[in-house]
Amino acid sequence: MRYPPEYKQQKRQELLQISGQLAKQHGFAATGIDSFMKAAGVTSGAFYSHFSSKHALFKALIETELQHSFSQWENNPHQTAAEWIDFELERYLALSHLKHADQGCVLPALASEVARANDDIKQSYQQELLRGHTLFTQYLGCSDKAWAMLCQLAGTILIARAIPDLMLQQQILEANKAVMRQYLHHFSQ
Amino acid sequence: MRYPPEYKQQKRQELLQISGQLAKQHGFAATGIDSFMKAAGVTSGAFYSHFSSKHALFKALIETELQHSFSQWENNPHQTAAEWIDFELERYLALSHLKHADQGCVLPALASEVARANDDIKQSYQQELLRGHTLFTQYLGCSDKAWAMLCQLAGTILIARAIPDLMLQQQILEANKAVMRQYLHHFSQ
DNA sequence: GTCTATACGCGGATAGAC
DNA sequence: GTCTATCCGCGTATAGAC
Repeated sequence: MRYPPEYKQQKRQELLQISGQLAKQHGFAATGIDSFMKAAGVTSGAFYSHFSSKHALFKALIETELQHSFSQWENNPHQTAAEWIDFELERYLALSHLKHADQGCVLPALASEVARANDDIKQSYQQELLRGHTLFTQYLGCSDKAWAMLCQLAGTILIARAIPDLMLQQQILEANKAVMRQYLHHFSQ
Repeated sequence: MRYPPEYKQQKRQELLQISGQLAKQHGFAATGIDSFMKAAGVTSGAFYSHFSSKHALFKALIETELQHSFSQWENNPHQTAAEWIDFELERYLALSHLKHADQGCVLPALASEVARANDDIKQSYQQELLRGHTLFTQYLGCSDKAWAMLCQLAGTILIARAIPDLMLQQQILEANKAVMRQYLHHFSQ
């Protein structure tokens, strides 16, 4: 069987997408290459024609996942700061985000693993995160508020996702929405 | 060799403390029982006379680690809300907290693993976390603010710990301190 | 590019001696 | 209660056929 020249790049993107879902759901280190490739419909032997090691997969995965999160922020249809913020709070701090980690933001799911990775991967993480921070700063008009909102959003999902009671999960989400709305609207210029 | 009756309980506490440090530093799932016991000066065979399984260790570890975090909050010497908050912001959002995960709060390090654990462990997590929330509510005078502060504190360490650049780490910490101070002081009653 | 087969080490858990 | 020895499965990575 022959393979067209662009096939490899497409397959790589597909492997990254599926691996990202599994890693966010079950953890990257806890998931074997065999599981990643099985979910993509190939065997573990085929993995190494796309990535040099599991480490290389993690680096590429963090980059694409962060870019994907920021692209969703860029697709926020609202222009005014207040509307942009409210839309983002409702979208990010949703029960569905707690339940479907595989479809959610990479930060609450895998940032703790990035913190334990080597400098190579941390550099990629920092580079992409700074792009997200720039985007937030444009709408919030303030670098500090952008960092604070980023951290609080990720922290809320991190804390609430491990809560077993659905009502309490919702309470934590709503509490953070209320506080962030009050702060960001009150101190907006 | 004989063992006094209280020896087992003391040894269990020692195992929990050392295992907690290793788990926070390298991840719980990523660390083997052999490594946990080696750090405590015993062999892996001795593990099962203290815990029925690795799962049981995780449950006990989450409980004691959360209790330890809250005991530090209880030891905050200040009484007025403003001073209590400032003290906690400086203590929690410190560079040393980023660098020494093994000595730090369990939430930024292991909450993502709790989210992937079974309901048994999540129940323990929720129970202890609610005690911490009650404590915060006493000083902030508001349940919503307590949840928001908890989530933002943990999220800041989570995000900043994976940043390789020291200056940027400090910037993120200071940004969150400034925003939280402004909000909590302004809206305090 | 993908497959099967395999080398090699690590991890969780158990058995039996002291 | 702790030790050594061991079973068995999983994980990373490689080799060679198609």
